[in-house]
Amino acid sequence: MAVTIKDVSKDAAVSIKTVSRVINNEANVAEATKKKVLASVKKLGFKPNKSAQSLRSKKSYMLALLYDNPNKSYLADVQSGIFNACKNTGYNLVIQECDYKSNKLKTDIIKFVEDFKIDGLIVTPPLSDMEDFLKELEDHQIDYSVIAPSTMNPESLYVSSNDYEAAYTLTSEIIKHGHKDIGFIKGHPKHSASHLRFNGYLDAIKNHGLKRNDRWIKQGNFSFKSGFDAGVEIFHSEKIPTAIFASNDSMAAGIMKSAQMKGMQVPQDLSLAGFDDSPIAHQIWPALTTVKQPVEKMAAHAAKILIAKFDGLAEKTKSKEFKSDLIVRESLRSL
Amino acid sequence: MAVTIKDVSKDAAVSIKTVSRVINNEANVAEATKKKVLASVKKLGFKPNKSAQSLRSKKSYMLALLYDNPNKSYLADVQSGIFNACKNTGYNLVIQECDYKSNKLKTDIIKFVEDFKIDGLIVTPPLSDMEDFLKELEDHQIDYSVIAPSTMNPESLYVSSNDYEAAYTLTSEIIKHGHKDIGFIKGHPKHSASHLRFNGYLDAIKNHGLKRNDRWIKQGNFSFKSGFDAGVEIFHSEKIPTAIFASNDSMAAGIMKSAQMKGMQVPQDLSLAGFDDSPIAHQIWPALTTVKQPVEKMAAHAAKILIAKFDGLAEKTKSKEFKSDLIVRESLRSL
DNA sequence: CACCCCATTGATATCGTTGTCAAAGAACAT
DNA sequence: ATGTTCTTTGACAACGATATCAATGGGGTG
Repeated sequence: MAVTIKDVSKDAAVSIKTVSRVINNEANVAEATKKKVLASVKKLGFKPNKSAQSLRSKKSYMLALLYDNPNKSYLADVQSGIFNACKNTGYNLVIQECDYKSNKLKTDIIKFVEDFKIDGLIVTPPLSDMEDFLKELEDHQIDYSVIAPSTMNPESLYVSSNDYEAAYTLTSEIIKHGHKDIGFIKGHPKHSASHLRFNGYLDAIKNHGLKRNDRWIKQGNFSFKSGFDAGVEIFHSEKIPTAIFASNDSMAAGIMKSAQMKGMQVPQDLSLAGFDDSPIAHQIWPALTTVKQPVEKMAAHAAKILIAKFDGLAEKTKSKEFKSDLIVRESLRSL
Repeated sequence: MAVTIKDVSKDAAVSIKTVSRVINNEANVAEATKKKVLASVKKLGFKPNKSAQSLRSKKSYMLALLYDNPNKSYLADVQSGIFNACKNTGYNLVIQECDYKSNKLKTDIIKFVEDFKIDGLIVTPPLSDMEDFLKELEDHQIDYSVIAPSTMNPESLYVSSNDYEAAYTLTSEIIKHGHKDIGFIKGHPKHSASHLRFNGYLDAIKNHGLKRNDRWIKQGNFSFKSGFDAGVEIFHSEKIPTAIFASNDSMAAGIMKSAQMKGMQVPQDLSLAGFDDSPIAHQIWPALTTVKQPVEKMAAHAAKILIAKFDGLAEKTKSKEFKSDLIVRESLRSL
């Protein structure tokens, strides 16, 4: 039989309620008592029974990850980060796929949270950009933390990345390599990251005295195919850019495919850059110049701030912006 | 306040124990009573409280996925399949990364299962190939279900795929395209799938009257880099094969990279085939000829048979072999 | 008809925690 | 010394299910 709170209370010669106070970090426990109890806990190897805690306290100790994202690699990183953050906290994760276009989204999620008594949500793009959805959560007093929100409400819990600066830096790097004709493939219009990256690109172009050419700016949706299609369109015109910056790696790979099918060589005939440093970035030849976001760390932090809030430690762990790294690889050449 | 078993018992005018019997599918409940109770359950929208069930019955309703696999896409598919299978069963999934080389593996996992009161494990390669590990689980009476085990013990719960036949078929397809000099890159030696695929290749070669050439057979480990390295080695020799079959897509992509760096064109100078139909297979140009396994379905089934066992429905859901599909794409050309 | 058996049902204890509330004692003000 | 407040502690109920075990009643048997 496992060790229970009763065993600890006997060993420490206090009431079970006092043990409960100690393991829950409640106030008003004398320092000496606390020490004594912790010693017994350690000695007996006591671990609170989650089910009993959950039953009595009406908490499920469950977080849910909400996503509607076709990118497995991103999702895997996010999950992995959250699982790591959950380790040893007593919290656990369930994954919930959503359809951000569904008009039942709000009610479905609220029902889900209530049915499973989910303690808190971690929201990923593009759901993180739907302000009315987040508002709804707040109205129902559902705790959540957002990965890459479109607006950073200082009241709310979120982690963000410096998409704008990273895109600016990457574009500047391309320019430094001597390129003047630089195309751009936009990401999914519903993702705020798409706009941030696009604006970073535009501002870099402008600040370096280059001209914007809208025939080389295409709308994509983060998918390989949308990149491929954009490439086909661009390469169809008489004058083509010397470099293309795609808002993510999948689309960059798509462009590379369409370029190679046209008989063009990367980077000899065309330089390419992506974004995200997903596995494909270094599994194609030439490997993609890209930007690496610390997705796993970001996701871990998103979970941490949520858990910190539950544990009353909100002061110690706060919303945060993460920096991305520029990774220059063979797909970018100097003119 | 949520509906409890008490509310149902009042509504149906029976004792709470009888309601409990009905929702747990216990024997010896009169048909009429059962009907009455189910009607009340439905009417009130009753959902048993997991924590209370768990506390009293000492079950956690938690499955754990054990993995030690660097392939995010595979892992994502497996997870997704299991999550789907868990839906509406009351079971949930936690993910546990392991180190299959660790000598503490066995004790760590057993401690993990006991600490978290995990009801059952789902074991993926290469852990699924470690018979002593599985034996240890059995000794500790830990329920588990295996994805792609090396030996299919009819007593145990498993899902398998027809790796051997699929590799045989794919190799035959390459031969049908007129190739006689076909290289092979082996997978991770600890994965039984590696050997099955290799044997399928060997037998196809032999049965079609071709000669085995060991200089074109290289050991890999499923990673992109190992494929790349194997390619470098093979292309270093004076005579090179007209086609190479790599045990997975990542390695095939690696070979493609090394070929292209050598100035060779795929498929003009070299045909290529992979295995798994991972995202990279169609995100490179030319797209890879490969074999698609229903990984998600397999994982879902692995979860289903485990849950069926817990729910006493073992008869209805059994171990099963899944068939793979051959996918012919541009990387394979006729000679 | 008396008896026993088996299927069905229910009263109540129980799982291991936290919540409530009150008691005890220390600290401080009057 | 007395009253007041605050800190610390504990006794006991409660969370919502399942387990135990006994009660009930219908059907079969001799």
